[in-house]
Amino acid sequence: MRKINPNNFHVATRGTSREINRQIALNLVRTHQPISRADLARIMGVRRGAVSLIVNDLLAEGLIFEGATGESHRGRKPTFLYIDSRERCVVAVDIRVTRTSLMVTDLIGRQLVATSGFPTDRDPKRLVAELSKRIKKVLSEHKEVGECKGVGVVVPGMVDRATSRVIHAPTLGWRDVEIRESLASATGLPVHVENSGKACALAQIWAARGDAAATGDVVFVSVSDGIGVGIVVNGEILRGRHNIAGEFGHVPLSIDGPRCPCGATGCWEAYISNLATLSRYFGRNLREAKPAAAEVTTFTIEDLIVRARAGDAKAVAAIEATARYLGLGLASIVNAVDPARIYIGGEIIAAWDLIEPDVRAALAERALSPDAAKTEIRVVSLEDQPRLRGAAALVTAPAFAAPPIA
Amino acid sequence: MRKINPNNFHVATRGTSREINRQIALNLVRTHQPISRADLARIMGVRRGAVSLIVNDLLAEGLIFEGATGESHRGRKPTFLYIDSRERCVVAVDIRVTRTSLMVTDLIGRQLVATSGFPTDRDPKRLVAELSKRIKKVLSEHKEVGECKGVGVVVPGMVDRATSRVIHAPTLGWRDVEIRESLASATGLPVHVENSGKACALAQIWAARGDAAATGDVVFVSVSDGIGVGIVVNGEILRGRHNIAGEFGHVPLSIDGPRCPCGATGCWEAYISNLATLSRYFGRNLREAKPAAAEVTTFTIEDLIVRARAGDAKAVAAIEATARYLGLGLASIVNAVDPARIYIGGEIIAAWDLIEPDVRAALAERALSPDAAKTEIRVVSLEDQPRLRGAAALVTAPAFAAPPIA
DNA sequence: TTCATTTGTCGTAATAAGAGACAAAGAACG
DNA sequence: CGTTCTTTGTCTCTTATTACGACAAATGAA
Repeated sequence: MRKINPNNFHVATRGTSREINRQIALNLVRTHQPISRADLARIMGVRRGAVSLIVNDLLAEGLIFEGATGESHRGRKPTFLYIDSRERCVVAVDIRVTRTSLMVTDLIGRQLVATSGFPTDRDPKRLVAELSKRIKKVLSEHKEVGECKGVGVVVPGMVDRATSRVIHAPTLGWRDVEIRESLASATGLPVHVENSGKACALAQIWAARGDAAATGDVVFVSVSDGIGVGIVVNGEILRGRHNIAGEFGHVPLSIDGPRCPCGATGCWEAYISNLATLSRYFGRNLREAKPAAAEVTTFTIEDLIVRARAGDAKAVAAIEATARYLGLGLASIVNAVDPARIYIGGEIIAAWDLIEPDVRAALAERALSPDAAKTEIRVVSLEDQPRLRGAAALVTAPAFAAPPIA
Repeated sequence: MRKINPNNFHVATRGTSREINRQIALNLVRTHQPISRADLARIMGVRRGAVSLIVNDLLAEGLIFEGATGESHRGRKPTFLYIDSRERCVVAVDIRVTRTSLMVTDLIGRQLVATSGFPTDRDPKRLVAELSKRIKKVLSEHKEVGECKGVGVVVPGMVDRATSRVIHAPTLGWRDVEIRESLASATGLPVHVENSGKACALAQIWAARGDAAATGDVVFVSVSDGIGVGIVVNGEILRGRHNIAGEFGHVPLSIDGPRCPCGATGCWEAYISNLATLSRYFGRNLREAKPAAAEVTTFTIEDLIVRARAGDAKAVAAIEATARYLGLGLASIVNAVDPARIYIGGEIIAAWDLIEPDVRAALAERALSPDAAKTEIRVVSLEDQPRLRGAAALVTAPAFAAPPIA
């Protein structure tokens, strides 16, 4: 039951119904391809004639194409329709603290070229220069991917919706940094910039096929250097007034808790970020500028998990503590948003088999109802590259979005 | 940019555009009445002819009516249109721990009969019996209000969306209580039941006229016996999977903090509920079953505020502490949801002039960006009866809601 | 070969928006 | 007092799109 905003509404014009049905058909081709006109008509519950008109439009625009004729046990064989991803591609970019990754996908997010990467230069100008060089290189070396329709860039920080400037990316040390314009002019391509948590959530809802829960209210929690959270409400990313909604990483577990890079104390992030877990293992605060043993500076979460699996009691304890805090924070998300499903990504989930019971127990401890405590949790492994898939979705998703109505 | 759910979409039919424009016109009549057909056409950006067709439909259905002809400086005088609230009304019911209130409004939420109330009987059966008696009485004693179109009931607890059963209302001690069916059959009227926080939020977005920010992303925080929070995203109440979204009252400030009635520890509610503030003043936990002085049991927040204004240092300290915790919790809401505006209601806001600086300072302390720290906060006084207006909106709002599209 | 079935297209009807003409009502003005 | 101009609300015609049914083409089964 949505209220119509009397100050900003969209009157239906002659073409509105068509536009709605066009987008529905396009989405169904995307999720059901290969699919025939007749099947589309059946799924949509409209006449084949109506579908034919829409399909002809989509064909004329080059959004879909007719492929092979399908098999049928009797009667005329159907001609299959597909999203037209031939000769066109998208470049996805993931900027992280230490490394920037790059992937080329087709228009429905399927990877076309092996992921590559390079060390992140924290100077924005140099980073953009390096990035545009790499983008041009990969596109010229792989002519077969066709025309690039745009670049999606994911950053670990807040992004202004109107200008796409990076307002604040703590781990990179960026404040009010401009990258969209410069990357766009350097590459000559349209560029979209988005926060990594939101992009990960985007990747999940656009990846979902035939999964009803995956399109409704969903939350993605990325546990890494920082905590990125993307919230989806009614199939739409929750942005809020300043496009910074979803920062559950800085909702406190204890306001008297450990200091967080954001400046506050006791943020969830300060308990479960990779650095926090490692600090727990080494028994001191790794953020403080004390001289640390070489082991400490190069030691990663993956190493910690290896030790835990090998029976290192201190490693197990550190991971279990993180598991508990992870669950307690998830309880806040469950109580506040009550999503149908929570996705969790990040290095720590390589140890999901070890931590799941503790996470669920902690979640149940604070969840307000038994049903809420049973909220589905799905692990997204690093190999699924949710950030890069989200970056690609920044470019590909708008063509499939619902038109703004009423 | 909303994703179309491929498993649950709404194909546009011949009548869809009409339905959309009909709802827009109806909403504009509601927010702009009195208004002429010509003005409607101007606001909607369509021809007067199209508006006339829609208006004729709405007239035929009795949703609007033609009133007096208006004045114009030159040219033909317009005939004004109004929402037709003649001879029809809505009963709004607010069930709280100690008292149940009852109000009669017209179809756009304007109060028709003085609010009445009675002590809440915590036995659901007896409460429903008393309530239906009162509803029948007020409707028969005020024949002028016309036909009752429905009853909206607001409860301080979680409500199941499908069955309208009250899953859990801690302060009332209710678990899985049925009241909609029994009240509906006792009164012969349609009954809607909703959580009080959500209803308060609903009241704000439906009360708003000509205020763009009030229809977007908005949060209502009600500070009372418990903390009720209602979140509005895109003009729609955020419900989540189990209709329990918005329970920020049980997001922790400190997981090691005071025990909360919900069973967990350190919930926001445990810091800023009226009982928490009073406990702070009396220097002990009022929830514990220790024998308390008569003064303690009858002492209210209003009394505390009086003492604070009179210069009682302990009272000032108790209120200021609550102010700080209130602001810290608001920061969680701001970081998680980033609303355009936060409404605050409850007894404590009678001292808003005393606490606002502390609230804002605490909010700024944890807000992630300067803009977020400046999030607009509006106080809603008890006299505005947000709960009851929300209860009325439960019945009146559906007629004005946007049709489900795509 | 015949028949049933399925696909995709075509033609007609129904519905609603887009555009503009027009009558009615009334103020301004000579 | 009559003329002119403006504004409102209705009406007609056109165009676009869905709704419905018929039909040809394709194809396997009897």
